[in-house]
Amino acid sequence: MSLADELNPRQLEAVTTTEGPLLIVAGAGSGKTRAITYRILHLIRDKQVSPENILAITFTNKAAKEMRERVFQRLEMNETAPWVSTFHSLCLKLLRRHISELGYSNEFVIFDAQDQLAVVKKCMKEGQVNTEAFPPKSLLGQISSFKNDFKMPEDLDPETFSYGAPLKAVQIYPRYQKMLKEHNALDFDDLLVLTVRLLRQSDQIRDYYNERFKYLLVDEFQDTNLTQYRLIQLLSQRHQNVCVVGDDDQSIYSWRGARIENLLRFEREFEGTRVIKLEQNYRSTQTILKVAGAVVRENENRKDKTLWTENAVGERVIYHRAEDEVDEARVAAEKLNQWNQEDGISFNDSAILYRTNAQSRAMEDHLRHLRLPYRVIGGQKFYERKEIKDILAYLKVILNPADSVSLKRILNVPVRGIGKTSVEKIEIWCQVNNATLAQGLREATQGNLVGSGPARKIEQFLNLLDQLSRMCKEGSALDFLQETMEKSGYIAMLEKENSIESRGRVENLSELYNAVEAFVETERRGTLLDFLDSATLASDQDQVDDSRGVIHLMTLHTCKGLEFDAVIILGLENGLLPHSSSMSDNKSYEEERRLCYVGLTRARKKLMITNTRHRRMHGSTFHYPPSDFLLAIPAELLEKKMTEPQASAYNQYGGRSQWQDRSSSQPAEPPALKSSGGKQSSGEFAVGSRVLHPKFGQGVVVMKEGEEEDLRVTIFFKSEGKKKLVARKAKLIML
DNA sequence: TTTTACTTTTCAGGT
DNA sequence: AAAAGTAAAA
Repeated sequence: MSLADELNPRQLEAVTTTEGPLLIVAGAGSGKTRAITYRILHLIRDKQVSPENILAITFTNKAAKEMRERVFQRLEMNETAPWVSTFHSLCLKLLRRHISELGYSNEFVIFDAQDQLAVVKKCMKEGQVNTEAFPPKSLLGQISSFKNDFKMPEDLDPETFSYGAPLKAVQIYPRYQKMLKEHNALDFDDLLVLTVRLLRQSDQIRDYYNERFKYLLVDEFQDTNLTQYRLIQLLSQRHQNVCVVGDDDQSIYSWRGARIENLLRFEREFEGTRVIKLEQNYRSTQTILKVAGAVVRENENRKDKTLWTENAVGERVIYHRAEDEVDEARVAAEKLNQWNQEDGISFNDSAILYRTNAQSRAMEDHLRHLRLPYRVIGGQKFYERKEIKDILAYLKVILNPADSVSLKRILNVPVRGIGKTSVEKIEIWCQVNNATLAQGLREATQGNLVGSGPARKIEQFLNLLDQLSRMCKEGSALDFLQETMEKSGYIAMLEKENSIESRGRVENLSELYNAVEAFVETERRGTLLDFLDSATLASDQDQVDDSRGVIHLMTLHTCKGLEFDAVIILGLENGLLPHSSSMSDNKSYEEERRLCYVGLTRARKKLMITNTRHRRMHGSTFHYPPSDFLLAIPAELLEKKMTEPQASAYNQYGGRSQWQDRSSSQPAEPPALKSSGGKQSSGEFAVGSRVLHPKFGQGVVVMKEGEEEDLRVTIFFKSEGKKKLVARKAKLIML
């Protein structure tokens, strides 16, 4: 077999251009993974590069695992597979080895979003920042974006920030960072930031890894942030053998700091970069490709490129306008069932995609009702569930006593008589004496920091921790986990409660036990700390792996990099896709379009898109109009269907007229409302429309809820940000 | 002082 | 609809 037989000329070029910086612009379904795999194999087999000298960075653990397996399959028996990893797990590996250089201890823990929020709140309290005026979440977001841009606390001058949340964030940031370090904890962003700092600081370590990873490969490059870019620069400093793969049309993570500009920047800053474009699509039908292309072409800021395919024309894309979310779910499930029975599309090759996690609910209800097999990917994460976090907090505290956040979490869970007042007293003592919470607890058992009652309870609790700590050192990870769940009284607490919910929690805990068991089996030298690491870095997509024969339900973000025979995208409505919060800003509006594009291009053969006339969300009814993205799709590519409005028979023609109206660029009103006789509640203050407020000035309606008298609109004002107003009361003028 | 019951808030996307 | 926060009861 020769490479030329298996690859097209462009792909071949991408595979054989091994030396120097290379940028591969790879459109959706253009055989990117294939090219990368062959590139690695080519390096090993034809260029005699040792697998150890190759590092490939992918976006998710799942992608990394697949890549590793694909390469491994084709290697000789005695060869080891190269390092394939995500940014975060790569950094974690390096830091576990070298972090002492930065003054952390090697047993550091990783704080997830919840833990981070607890730290921010504490910082705000200490720094006397009003949590009412400045939501901790938004400050945390600010801090995160500083880190994504590789801005250290000392790089930021509060003088240059004049007002509001950014200023407060600058003020809190140093305190936040200090507190994390005191807890011997890193947040997600720190994994990247500290690795860059490590490589900058130590010539020796940097040289070592430059020598070690002579060939670098980075996938999904359009979704890297500045810190990740710096990391790549540092790792490739010496040899410059970097191959990055990306597609500007699929950039969907700018909200967490990703920069499309890294693509342009790479070309500029890495000298002599070669650019190769992969534009032939091997995945989808011509029709699907045309529809997707039509949607994304509307974006103003994009490099022009056109995907083409030799695949069949295929069927038209079905667009179904449903009554509500229940009806939408019915339509989607029926279609998948039909495709399954008439066209032999397996459920496992079918996916239902949506913009927000909340949308899965109606879909799940209906699939369960029909007894169709399904699996929700992502959403509420397993390791973020209360009971799991609680037990893991016990483990974390034993491994890293400096972790006061986890300690505080379990202090009185299950309830053991150590209440709010006692904790507050101890925390004040800790702050004064600059001690950890664990030290504070020891103090409380000695002195008269708290009453004698709580002091005794605290002593018992500390004894429990000591006992568990001993077990951790002596016994196996599995026994230790088991003991923790029992000795802490956690299981007993749940069993005593004996509700449907608590029984579910017990089940989840036994699932945790299974997970640790499986981990210990597969990872030969896996410690409990390694397990915690993999648990915190697990990505949503990892769940796709072990599901067989089920319909996949997930968000449009999660579906990136996957493909299915049949795809249904729900909720193409202004307010949902594009999402309401993106409507006032052109950049994020374009990102919504790309998000839609990513979803559309997941489909190989069958594609359906749907929306509803109204849907219930967060406890109220929304009347979102059809998505503007639909307007870009040429009518002849669509097979239009709709659920007849059930109000009464004579309505159906009112409904049908929307197709004749479509050319008039304004999306049609939901027909059901036209015949209701009442006032058209969605006519005014339509999502996306501009209004004028006497005080706040011009704004854009981003969301509306309630009806008639109660109609409340959320409006985005340039000066004030988002405001929620009662439409009747606020003196709003439509523009 | 701690626990339970009630009220209020939030509601995009994820490593 | 669900989690987080607050006031009243034990």
